[in-house]
Amino acid sequence: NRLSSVLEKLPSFVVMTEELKRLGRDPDTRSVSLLEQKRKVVSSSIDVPHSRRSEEEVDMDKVTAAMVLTSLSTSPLVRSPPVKVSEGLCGSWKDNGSAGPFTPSSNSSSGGYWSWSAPSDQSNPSTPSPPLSADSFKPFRVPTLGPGQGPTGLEDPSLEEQDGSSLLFDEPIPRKRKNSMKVMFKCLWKNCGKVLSTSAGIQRHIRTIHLGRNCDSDCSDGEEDFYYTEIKLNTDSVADGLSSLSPVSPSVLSPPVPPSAPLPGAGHSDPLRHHPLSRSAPSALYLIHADHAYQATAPVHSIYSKLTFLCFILQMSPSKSQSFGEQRSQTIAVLSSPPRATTALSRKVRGEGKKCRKVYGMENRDMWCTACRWKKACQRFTD
DNA sequence: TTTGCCGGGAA
DNA sequence: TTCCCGGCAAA
Repeated sequence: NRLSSVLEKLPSFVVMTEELKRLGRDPDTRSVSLLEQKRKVVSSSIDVPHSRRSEEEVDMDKVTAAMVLTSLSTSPLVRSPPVKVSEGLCGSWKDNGSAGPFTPSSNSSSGGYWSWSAPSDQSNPSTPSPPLSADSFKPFRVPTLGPGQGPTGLEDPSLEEQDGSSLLFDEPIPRKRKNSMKVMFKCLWKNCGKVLSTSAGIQRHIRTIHLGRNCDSDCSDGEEDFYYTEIKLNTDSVADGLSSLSPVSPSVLSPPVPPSAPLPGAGHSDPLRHHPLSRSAPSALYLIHADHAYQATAPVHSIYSKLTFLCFILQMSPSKSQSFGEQRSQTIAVLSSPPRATTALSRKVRGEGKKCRKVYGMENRDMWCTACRWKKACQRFTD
């Protein structure tokens, strides 16, 4: 029986647990249940099968044992019978194994980010710094954080599937996000600002210090939730990045402000009087730029796609017939002296507005006006 | 390098 | 007349 053979190997995991603790890779000495510690060890052993002598079969058995152990635990997310779960997971891990743990591009490297022996390893070039290993994702295990987050480790594929947001990204991004995100919890009580690394801790802090309750968390009515906030450091999430636009301080990040533009938030009386777009749009873009600069490790293509979309909205919404460039040029023409006909005798001055080619792109050439298709003066977007 | 489009030519 | 494109100039 496979299950029984797997269960026989469980003692070795306990030994590994102790070994791991001796190595001091997990500085967290809080009261973590033995079950959870086992899960950490499980994920660690999964992550670095290649760092040890690569006897694939033995590792597979370990992995299987790990999965069985996980599925036998009280995880509410696992609804299937344990044996079936172990088989399915084993299959996926076998696939990873056949792909070769030495291949850096292997999609099995998700575990590598939790590897406790990663720094001395020869392999993964994208392996993160070790201090984030076990402690960094601990807040995600706190049940109060989210309805879909169970106590099971993040490497559990069933959990990955429940996280709908992760499906929006390419495969490597969630891995990076898991690794590079550090979540802290800040007390919002007036004149407090205490920062703790766990939501339970901050809740206890609020409950005891500010709310004056001495009872345990089980008698809490959840009021503490209103008095603390989550602080994500070095997050990779695009949604987080966009949602955190407002807290970014432009003065701190010193965005590239053009000389004619007012400083964002400088309190100019009526900056939108003459040309709203030329004022409002850049300041919005500064925020985006600053935020992007702040998140130096963010998935650039994702942010840029959002940025592009945002820019498109900003430029197009006020006027369907005039582009931002046209409005700006007209404003400049009004405010400054009329241009002399220096180029009037030569070629017709090229219009600043976007034409069909620019608007629709080469791939949508059939949407161009006839003149543009014939490389003549555009008839749709006339200047 | 990209874009707008004039000038010219083919069908 | 319709359609296409070489090539120039501006951005």
